Order: sequence, then C-alpha cells, then structure tokens
Amino acid sequence: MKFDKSTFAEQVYALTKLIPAGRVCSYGFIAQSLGYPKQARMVGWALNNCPADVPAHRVVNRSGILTAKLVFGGDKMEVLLKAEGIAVVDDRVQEFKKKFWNPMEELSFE
DNA sequence: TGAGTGACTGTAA
DNA sequence: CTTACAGCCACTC
Repeated sequence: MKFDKSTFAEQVYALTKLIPAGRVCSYGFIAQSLGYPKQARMVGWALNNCPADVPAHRVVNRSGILTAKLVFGGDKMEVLLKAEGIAVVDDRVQEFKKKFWNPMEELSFE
C-alpha cells in the first residue's frame, strides 16, 4: 500500500487530491483502494472533516449521486463539477461510468 | 458505557 | 436505474 504511513483519513485526502478534473470517484471505491472495502462511511466521515485543499466535490456515491451536495451547503458541488466538464442533472452525474476515475489505472496499485 | 447517527455499499426485488 | 434491508466503523451525547 502506498499510503500505509498515513491515517485512514489522510489516505482518503491523498487519494482524493489525485482525482483529475473532469473525473469523479465513489466513496466505496476509495475505501476499497485503501484496503477497507466496507469503510465507505468512514470515507464520507473523513471528507466531512476534510481540509479545504481536498476536492471532495469529485467524490460521489456509487450511483453517481451528489449525496454530499446537501452538506456542501447549496449547489457549490454541482457548480464545481459542471465547471470541470461534468454534466450534473437532478443531483446525478451524467455518464457516471464514463466519468468514473479508477485509481488503479493511474497509480498502478496492483 | 451504550445508544444514536451518518458525505455508504452489496444484495435482492 | 430505484427502493428496502442489513452491515459496517467512528464520533457525539
């Protein structure tokens, strides 16, 4: 594991920061990538306490739904995503499968 | 110490 | 894709 030196939350931040603009990822996938397949809720918790430099708006649930939008406090999340080229309709990411970012492809986690 | 809650997910219908 | 149920962990009261 590449981030095993950091805490779970720090790992989440690190991975989230690596998400390229115009791409999104799911809580569960991040958790799984870090070695905690059932800790999706902890990813959400971590991002809830995330520093300002973490692009948490690129992280959605498995259906591509902007569950964090409400917590973001308005439509900031949706605006940010749209600014990066991600179509958002009714709190849902359009072409979610296509926009999904797979950490394994970029980082060669093995 | 224990019950309640949550930025979730897998399975089933 | 949605809805419903159960499981999961950390945090708050």
